[in-house]
Amino acid sequence: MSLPKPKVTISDVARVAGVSSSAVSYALNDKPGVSAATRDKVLKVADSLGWRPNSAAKSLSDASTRSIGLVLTYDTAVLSVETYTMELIAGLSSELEKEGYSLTIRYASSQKSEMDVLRDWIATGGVDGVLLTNIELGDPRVDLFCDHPELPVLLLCDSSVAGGLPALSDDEQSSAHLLVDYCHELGHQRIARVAGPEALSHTFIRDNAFMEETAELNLQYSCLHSDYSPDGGRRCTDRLLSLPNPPTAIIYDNDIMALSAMRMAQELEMDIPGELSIIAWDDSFLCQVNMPSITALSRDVVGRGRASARALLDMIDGQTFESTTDVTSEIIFRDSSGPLIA
Amino acid sequence: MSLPKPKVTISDVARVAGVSSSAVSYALNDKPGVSAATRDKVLKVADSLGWRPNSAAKSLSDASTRSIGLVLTYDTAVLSVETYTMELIAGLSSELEKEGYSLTIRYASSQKSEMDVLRDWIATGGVDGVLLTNIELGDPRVDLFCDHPELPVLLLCDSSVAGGLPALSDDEQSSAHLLVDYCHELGHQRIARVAGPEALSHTFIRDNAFMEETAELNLQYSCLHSDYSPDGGRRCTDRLLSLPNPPTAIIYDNDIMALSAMRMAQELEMDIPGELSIIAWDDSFLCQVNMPSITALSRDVVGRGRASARALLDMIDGQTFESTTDVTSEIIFRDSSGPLIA
DNA sequence: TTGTAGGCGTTATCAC
DNA sequence: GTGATAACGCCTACAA
Repeated sequence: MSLPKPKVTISDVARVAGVSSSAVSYALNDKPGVSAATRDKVLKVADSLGWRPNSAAKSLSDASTRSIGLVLTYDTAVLSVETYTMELIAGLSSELEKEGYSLTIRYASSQKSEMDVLRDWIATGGVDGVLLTNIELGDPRVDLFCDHPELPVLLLCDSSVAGGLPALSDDEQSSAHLLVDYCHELGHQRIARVAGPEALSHTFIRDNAFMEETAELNLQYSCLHSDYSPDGGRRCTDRLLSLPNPPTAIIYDNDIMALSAMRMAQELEMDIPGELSIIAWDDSFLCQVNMPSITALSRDVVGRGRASARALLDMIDGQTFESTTDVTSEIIFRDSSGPLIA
Repeated sequence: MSLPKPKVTISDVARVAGVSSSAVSYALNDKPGVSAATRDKVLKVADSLGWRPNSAAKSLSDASTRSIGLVLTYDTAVLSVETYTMELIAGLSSELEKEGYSLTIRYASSQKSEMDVLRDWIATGGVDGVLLTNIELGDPRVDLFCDHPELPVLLLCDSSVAGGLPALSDDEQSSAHLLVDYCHELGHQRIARVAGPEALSHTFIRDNAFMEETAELNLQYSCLHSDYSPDGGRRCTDRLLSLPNPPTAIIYDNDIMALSAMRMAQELEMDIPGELSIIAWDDSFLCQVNMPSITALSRDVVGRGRASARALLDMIDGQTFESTTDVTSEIIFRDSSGPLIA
């Protein structure tokens, strides 16, 4: 139980080593301008004194914080059931760790307060880069960052809505086609979709892709928008099943809604998948472990987080980033989907 | 699309307002030493120029970062299924937001690298406070912070293992008793528990509490330790059910293991809860939505996160924190538990 | 009430 | 190769 140690600074090291503070700085940063002997001595002294760079001083001096920012906007209840954000954080932080970067998280309860946080980061250099998710159509954050190219930003959204900003896209297009084609191959003629909020850009992208592909294949297609919640999923499923000619396959924009639909179907004693195929966009432990297990489109969200961090680090490093599209989505075939049993 | 604005500093404000920089500082921080007229002018100018305090400079000057630190240690796969960490983060960040604090997250892939991060925070003041979770018996982090009282820390663990450091405890003791008593009331004579890793301090606390209470009530009790994973849960369940006199009620230390046990029981076509009661320690959407739904001990993890943030903020503010114990746990009675049907 | 000066710890630019 | 010195932006004695 030693005493609270006073912080040891570069000038302490300089004094003990008997050299100037600039010599110490050079030695510590492995830069030329210092002899090998001096460097060795400095390193030894720094180590014995337990010197660590002071991040605030470094930030002030070189205007970098060695951290990237993420704003959490969903309310706390949604964050608890959705694993997406946690996976993203896990991927981000694990990649950042390799460079000694940290992830700075801020919670914002409204769009306005999120904008405040972002403006603050831009104005003060509170972070070296920012990751933006859940981009909406006409999202003010896009305009904000278009106006401030000095702060690296990466959007997780389709490049068509990124306003020219760097974006890491999912190939929602092909994924939608993949799912529609799969239903078609199973022989389904009437398929439906319970989508996420209409304001979200990826919902919009998916909407278009589904309409396109179903038209192409001459399938009957209906789509209802909901809010990713269990209740929302139920309500939409109820409406769809009440149609005169109900769909025989329903695709849900998240696992939660798919699961609640599954519950409902079981309560109605429907045969899954004999009477109805249920498919989730976004795989999770939930889909895997449910009985019957739920067919799902799987994306590597953790990997996406890693790639995002990598891209941001590169941009901070001065490299220009070209928007890319992930094509790793695949359907995990499980028990909730199959051909109709007439 | 304006030009990248140069950062506006306090001296810019001073120049435009025609006063000294210290006057600006006083005015901006609402401190005495400046006339009302000057203050008004300064505030107006600062606002029109869009001045924001530079966090690095402020940190350097007053040795505070307005952020608290959290190290993520589980591997990314576990973080994806467990909602505990996400709930904690949601609670923490939402409470911190009220004071304009941010949450600094670091990922550490080993205990050694976690210690490095913590030592770094201590040595450089990279954060104003630290939250420690998943405390183990003889955890080196406890010793580290005992040696460094200068950095506020809060442990989420039983105060008996906190080494005198501030701790926010769950009342594991009463929770364990609650669960055992419940099983007893249902008429179960042989109960078992599939616990988490033995090294974790809260596992240890629970182990003792269970042994105590089951002895008290003269119940047969067996306990196996596992790793919170689906596979681990299965293996332990299998072993328990293979005993000559298998338990008729099993309590699992997390929802994941309880769920995998449920799957297994269903595959064996066991009657749940007629032949076996399954209970989870830690509620989640999983427990709620499963069929049959799973009886679970529910804790308010988001609230715990909030309380942690509040406590840390108070400590940073100089207040002394007395360790407290949460007593909000309650059993959510669902379909997976009930009396034996002989 | 106001302005000046020095410090926080680091990096970078100069002379030497 | 080395060591002063200024700069980063803010805060706070202290002096005017």
